[in-house]
Amino acid sequence: MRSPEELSAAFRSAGLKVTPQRQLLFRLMHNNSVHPSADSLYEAASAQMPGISLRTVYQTLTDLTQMGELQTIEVGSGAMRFDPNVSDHHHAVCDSCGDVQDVYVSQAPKLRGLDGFAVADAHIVYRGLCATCSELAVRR
Amino acid sequence: MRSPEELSAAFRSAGLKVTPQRQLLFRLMHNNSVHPSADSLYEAASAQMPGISLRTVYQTLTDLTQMGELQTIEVGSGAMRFDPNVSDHHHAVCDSCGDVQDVYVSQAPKLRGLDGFAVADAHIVYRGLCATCSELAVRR
DNA sequence: TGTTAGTTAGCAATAGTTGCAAATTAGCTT
DNA sequence: AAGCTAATTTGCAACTATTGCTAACTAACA
Repeated sequence: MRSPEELSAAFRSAGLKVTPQRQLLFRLMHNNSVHPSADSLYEAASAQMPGISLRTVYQTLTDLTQMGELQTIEVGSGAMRFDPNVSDHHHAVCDSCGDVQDVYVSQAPKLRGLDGFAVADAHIVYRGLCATCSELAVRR
Repeated sequence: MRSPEELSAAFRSAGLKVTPQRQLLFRLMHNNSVHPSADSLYEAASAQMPGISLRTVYQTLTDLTQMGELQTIEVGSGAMRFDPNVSDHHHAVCDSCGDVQDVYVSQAPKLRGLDGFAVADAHIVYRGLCATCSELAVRR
């Protein structure tokens, strides 16, 4: 996802308004690597702008996603997660703390079993224990 | 997932009852390759047993999953999908018709970017067009 | 046939998300 | 500097998927 400044310019030149709510969300998502849900982003936003609505957070996340500035991922936590890293990558989800981190895969795996299926995209979700949680497990 | 007969025996020897509802669901899920949602399975079940409740369908699917007879997958359709194929495999989802098919991957892809993350499991979701839908796209 | 622990059905409740309409406002115009 | 207007925000209702609760029911055993 681009910087708040670049996004503001992009919004304006698309005839969209740059509201304080949007600016805040641009800032909160920029370089955000925690893969927040709409709700957790809403909490972070509320801390800085009491009264901002959850509806606006959803709306802005949807807009940014449609503009290709965000990627959405489902990690089985119930809620959709948003990722400002739109490069080609995958995710590792900790089964203990729920933490999600970006993962890069050296080569796309070969396939068997799909005759004629035209693959447009592949997304891998790794599950296991993150470094911190597996440390804790060992010390027990 | 094992055959309805084997499951009936397994349920009984675990002190669980083999009800007509469960038997029907065993039959409907056995060798089922469409990856149904709870709701679509409920519709199929209702056709053969009017009055069966959605709650029972959910309950039985949860039970079978906990017993390791079913695998659950999320393909972004909103609802959880259930898969009686519990072997190590992945899924291909058609972006046009929503069809889900099983896919086998020759070797697990190499990773970069996770220091100390202990991978327990990896699941790949391929997206694109299934054979039927890409045929239709070509003819247009 | 009776007993009882396990099961079902129905409905309420929950979480996540979206639809809608009224009130508000960014950004242009004058 | 004030007005205009289309875009935006908000609040709430509605909706989908799923789970919690419990009274009524029943499979399986004695």
